[in-house]
Amino acid sequence: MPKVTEEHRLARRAQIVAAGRACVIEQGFHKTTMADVIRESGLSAGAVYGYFKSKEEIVGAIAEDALGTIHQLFDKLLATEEPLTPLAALEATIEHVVEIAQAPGGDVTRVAVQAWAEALRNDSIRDVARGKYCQLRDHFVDIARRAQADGTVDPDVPAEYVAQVMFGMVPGFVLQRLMIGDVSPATYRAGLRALLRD
Amino acid sequence: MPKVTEEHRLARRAQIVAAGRACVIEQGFHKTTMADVIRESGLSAGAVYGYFKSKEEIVGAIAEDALGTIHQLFDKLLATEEPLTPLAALEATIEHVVEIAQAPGGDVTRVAVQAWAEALRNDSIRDVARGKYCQLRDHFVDIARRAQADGTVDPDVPAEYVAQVMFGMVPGFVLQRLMIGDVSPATYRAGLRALLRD
Amino acid sequence: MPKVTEEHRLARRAQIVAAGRACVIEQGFHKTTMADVIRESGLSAGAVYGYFKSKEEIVGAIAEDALGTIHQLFDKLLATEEPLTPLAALEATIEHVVEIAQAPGGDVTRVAVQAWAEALRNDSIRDVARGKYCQLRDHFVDIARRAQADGTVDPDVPAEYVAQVMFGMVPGFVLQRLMIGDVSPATYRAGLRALLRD
Amino acid sequence: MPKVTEEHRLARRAQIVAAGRACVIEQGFHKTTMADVIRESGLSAGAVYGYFKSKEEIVGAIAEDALGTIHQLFDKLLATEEPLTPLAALEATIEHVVEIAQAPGGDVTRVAVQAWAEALRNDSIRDVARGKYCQLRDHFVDIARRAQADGTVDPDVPAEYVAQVMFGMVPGFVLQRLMIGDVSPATYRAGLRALLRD
DNA sequence: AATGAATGAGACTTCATTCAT
DNA sequence: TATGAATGAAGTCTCATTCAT
Repeated sequence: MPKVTEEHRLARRAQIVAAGRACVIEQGFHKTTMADVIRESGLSAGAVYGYFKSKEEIVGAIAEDALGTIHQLFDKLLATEEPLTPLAALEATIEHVVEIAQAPGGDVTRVAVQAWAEALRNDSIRDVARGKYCQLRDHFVDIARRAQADGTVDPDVPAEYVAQVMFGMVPGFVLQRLMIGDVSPATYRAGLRALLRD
Repeated sequence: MPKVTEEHRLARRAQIVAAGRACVIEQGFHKTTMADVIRESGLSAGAVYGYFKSKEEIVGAIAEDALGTIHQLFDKLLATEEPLTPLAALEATIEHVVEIAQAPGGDVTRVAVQAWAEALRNDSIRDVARGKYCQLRDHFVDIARRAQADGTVDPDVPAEYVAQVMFGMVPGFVLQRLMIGDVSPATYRAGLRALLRD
Repeated sequence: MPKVTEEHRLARRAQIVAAGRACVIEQGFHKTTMADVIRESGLSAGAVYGYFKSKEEIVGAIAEDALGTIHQLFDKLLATEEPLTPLAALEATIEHVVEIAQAPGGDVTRVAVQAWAEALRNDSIRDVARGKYCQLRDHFVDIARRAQADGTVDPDVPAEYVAQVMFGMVPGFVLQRLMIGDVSPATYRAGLRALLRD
Repeated sequence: MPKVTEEHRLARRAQIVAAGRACVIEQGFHKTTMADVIRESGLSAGAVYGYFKSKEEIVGAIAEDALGTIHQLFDKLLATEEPLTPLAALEATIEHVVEIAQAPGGDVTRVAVQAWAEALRNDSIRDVARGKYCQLRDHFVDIARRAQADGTVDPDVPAEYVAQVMFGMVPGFVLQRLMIGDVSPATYRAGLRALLRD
């Protein structure tokens, strides 16, 4: 019964990643010990090492899992009937960030910030982050193009550059939310509407 | 070597911080060992511990030093004759980020990203980051107010919210520059000009 | 090696304490390093720290173990058919001291002397010593009371004071035995018989 | 002027020993660092090392100084017109112990207890302690002899053995006073009078 | 003679990983 | 397959002592 076993295997891995995520949210990647993950997961050391080869692999899985929550956003961006303006897309993105931050299982945006730091010295995490974030930027490129077609945005500027700036607004929201705590989708929406063309 | 001046003391601390910064840029805060810092600083273990009482204190000093490079930006923001528009202020900020990133001593923006992660589990670093970043945001508040007075920005939106969004664009630039590498002041300027009112 | 019994756990702790005792007998508490204890115990550093969470805890266990050898004396004091006189009790005590001092595992009286010094700056060791020694003194109180009933000892003197003096003879024997080396149960018995009433 | 210089030298040494004693009373020999002694003495590191070759030498001087306070007792033991009985000699000794313990400069009996422990692994301290203590015992031998001459004490017992027991009562008083705290010259006198012949 | 910053060996402890059961 | 005790390299920090000034 390979299917059941494979499912079981994935369930166990998810269990370990969830345990690790809880630890990382509290203590970051480096202060989280394997003993922490093992305790939190309810498994034994040997069992955990049966599913992951090393701490680095678990760290990678936690980071990938956290960065992967972006995917859920793509559907929303595409689900609207009328094409999204850059402003609307950013509002949706900010709202999505807060939603996943408040989802059960802990605030994954904290894991994302840890992953940013880790990406600077861990190629595999950097590649994952790069991949996920470029996908999001690509969606913003599409939106920028449509805005250029509509005349809202200067068509002479490469849409990629517009997408860079759009994407570039999200980490700043995450950071202010976690470190300062005085931003919300509402304040950001107001600020965006004041600053951005439409 | 008795009777060492306060100046000498500060120079030694700076020497240690610079050594630590070099290590953190390569390996992050946690993979940087005291042995690394000691070796890089050219001092002995005892000497280093004569200037800082723990690794945590050194980490704090490195983070504070890196986050403190923002201060140099304030002069630039205030040095212009005619009031800065939000767009011009952001362009100046992005340019400043790249300048300090390329300054000798290593790319401090890498340290800043480490500090973001650390701020989530280290109150003293979070307080420093919060303080520095709120100062920058306050400058942006002034700029937003002037733009509202000029009629460029909707005067009914709290200037603080506008400043949040302005400030919020900077981390995203830093992150894309370090993790993806395809952004520059030029691309960002183009994107900003396409997106922002003026 | 999972599923280790509580018995095994206690045996390991005893093994570590025995190793530590051997070191302390040679070098005292402070000159004994964890590396010494680890080497002597035949375990690894990690294993030792699995059973004790710090050197201080091991020191405490060694001290408590050494001071606990008094307990064996109580049975002897109570095992005699006819009530013990103060003189006989002291003779038995002195003899017991020499017996345990010569027991395999090393001279615990050396550990006791270390514990006296440590008790002056370590509350937990002081409490242990106080507890054990007060128990012995309480036995001496009983013996003093019987002697008062017999008419050997002035019944108007609080038995506690008599017990203080009785107990107070033991450390001096231990000290002379270790530091000067010219005392023995025989010389002490002769001295006691010459000085004490009976 | 060698005399003044020598006096100065001795004064400085005494100053360092007094500083060290204060530290040892609080923390014991091993937890007392040279930095502690240096700070407490008000001198510089170099100066302290100008008067003592090593920490071990300072420790030795502190121990010798503390054990030397016994000497003051000898005069008292010899100053009485009528020969002292063993009982009276012990009472005087106990009283002396409390007096020196309460003298300004800190409780030297605490230093003595530290010295006992140190004597077990430091030959030079053991020799000092042995010397001082044997001197006291010798005085007790004289007293025992006189008591034997008076008929108070069995003349067939070697006076040395009687002195061992007499001397042996003192450490126990010191220890109970420091560790338990419920003994005093008064309680001990009562206990001694109840137990000892006269 | 005095100063006190500097030295660096060595102390205590942690923790990712393994492997006998 | 699962367990968790054991491993030991490596990390942080201390402190007796020296020596340039």
